[in-house]
This record gives sequence, C-alpha cells and structure tokens, in this order.
Amino acid sequence: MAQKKGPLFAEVARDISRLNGLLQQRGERTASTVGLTSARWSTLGILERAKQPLTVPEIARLGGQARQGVQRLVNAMVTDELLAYQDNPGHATSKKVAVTDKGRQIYYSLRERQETWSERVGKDMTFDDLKTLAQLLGRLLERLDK
Amino acid sequence: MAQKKGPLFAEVARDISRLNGLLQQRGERTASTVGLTSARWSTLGILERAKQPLTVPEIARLGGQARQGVQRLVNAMVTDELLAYQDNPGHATSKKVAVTDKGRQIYYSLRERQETWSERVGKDMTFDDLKTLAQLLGRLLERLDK
DNA sequence: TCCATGCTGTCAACGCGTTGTCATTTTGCG
DNA sequence: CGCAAAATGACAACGCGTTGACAGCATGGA
Repeated sequence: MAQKKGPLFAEVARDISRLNGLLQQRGERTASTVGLTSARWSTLGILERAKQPLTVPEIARLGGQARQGVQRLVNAMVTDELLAYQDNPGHATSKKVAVTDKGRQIYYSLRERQETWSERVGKDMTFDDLKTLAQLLGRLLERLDK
Repeated sequence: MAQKKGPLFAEVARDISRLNGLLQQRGERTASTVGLTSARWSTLGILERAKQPLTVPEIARLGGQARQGVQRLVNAMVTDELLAYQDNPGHATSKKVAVTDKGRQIYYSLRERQETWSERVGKDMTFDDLKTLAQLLGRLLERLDK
C-alpha cells in the first residue's frame, strides 16, 4: 500500500459524524414546521418505503436501531395518530404498525420540501458526484454492517 | 439536469445517518475497553489535534456542538482527571481546558487500536476511493456548514 | 468612562439513542 | 408433541445531544 489509509479513514469518520449532525439539525428544523421530529420523520419514511405495515422489531432492523427505542417512538406516534396498530394475523402480541392518513399527509408534505432543499444543496455537485458518493457510502455501510 | 438529484441525496443522507450509527457503536465499544465513551474520545481528539488548551466554547465550535453539552462533558472529564482546567490569562472565568497525562495516554492507546481497525475496514477500498470519499464529504460539509 | 451587546458557565427540560432486565409469546428442533 | 431458545413489549437507567433561561464577565463604541 502506497499510503496509510488510517488517518484518511479517521477524517471520513469525523466528516460523517459532522454531516450527520448538520443533516439532523436541518431535518429537525424542517420537520418542526409540521410538528414532527426527525426521528419521527424517518420512521414514517421507513414505513412508506416498505409500502406495508411492519412490526416494531422490523422497523428497528430496517433503521439499524434498538427495538426498545423504536417501540417508545412508535407508541408516542400512535398516541399522536400518526401511526396506528393493526392486528397481526401471524402473531398475537406483536402488532403491525401502519401509517395513518394524517401521518401520510404530513410525510409527503415534508418530502416535497426536502426535495427542493436537497436540489439546492446538491447544486455544486454533479449527478455523478452524488452517485459516486452514494456508491462509496454504500460499500462502507455493507462492510460495517456485518 | 439529466436526472433528479433529490432521491439520490436522500439516499446519501440515510447512508450517513446509518454509518454514523454504526461508527458510533463501534467507537463506543472500542472506547469502553479503556473506560471511555465515544463522546469523550472525540473531545480528547479535538484537543490533541489543536495541540493547545482550548476553552469550552472553542471545543464546541470545533466539534459543531452546543457549548452546554460540551461543558457538561468536560466537567465530567475533569472530575475523572482526563482533562484539567488551566487559568486563562485573557479571560477571568472562561478557563482553558488541557489534556492530562492520563488522558493523553489513554487517547493514544485508542488511536493505535483504531488505526489497525480502520486499516482492516478500508481493506476493500483503495486509497483513491477513500480520498474521493473524503473529498466529496468535505464538499458537502462545507456546503451545509453555512 | 459608561453602557449596550455579546460571551460564558450553570441549571433545567426534553428528545432519542443505547443497554439491561423481566414476563410472556412464538419458534423451531429433537 | 414438548421443551429449550429466540422474539417481543414494557420499564428503567444512562449517555449525550438539543434549546431555553439567567446571572455575571468582557468587549467595543459613543
């Protein structure tokens, strides 16, 4: 190997942490305009992308989070009528979680807003840059996931 | 523009959040072997990279965090003798924060460990890949920071 | 010099992630 | 079929990030 990857990797790790903070901060701000938090927003996103009701542990696995935290979040969101529990034919106690009309409506209004924002942020990156970035991050993710 | 960047950007954002989680989890595990947390580790890192004592607000700015949270962390680390307050000639109440010998020793033992780990993780990425990744993340960071 | 403005430390409340534990249900294997 | 192992919901404790508020110090301009 010509050069050490370690320091470079450390820089990447710092950048990711920093970016995550900025993105979350931005997400928090955007989401708050409709009374959401970024955690709730991304939970809605997971369910919408799945296009079907999921159990709490399934949501947790898809989001790479502890099921206990997701449980707490989902319970709160059910109380707020963004989500609703449905009976799960295959399981007596682990109910399916579905997005309500209210939740869906809020989610898509945020999606629009985020769309225009991300277009603006990505202004000085080409489509290919973004694709490369997504590809590299994906590889890293795959590597770290196991 | 040939294709929409929005969805791609959303994917990048999700990847960053996910990677941040995995990296923090890993950092937590590594740091815990010497009785540290990843937040304390990165605080030590900021001070070591600065190569000089800093005030709490300076640390917060460098880390992109709220000064109140950093203050709490630093106070705890001073109690644990990882950091120490020094008088600040230019300011009566905002003391400088310095790394103690104990803190420095722990930090560098972690650096070694992280070095070998990151070499292993970066195994299936070339040096150029990592460089490209760092460059793209840096651009994004710069864009979002303002 | 004085005073408005900003910076700093501290305390509090909150959101959200983690891990651990426990009782209960579900599962899959012998 | 039966039973051990895994999955699930719940509750708790904790770490660490945020914002808001408030009092005291620092700084710069009138």
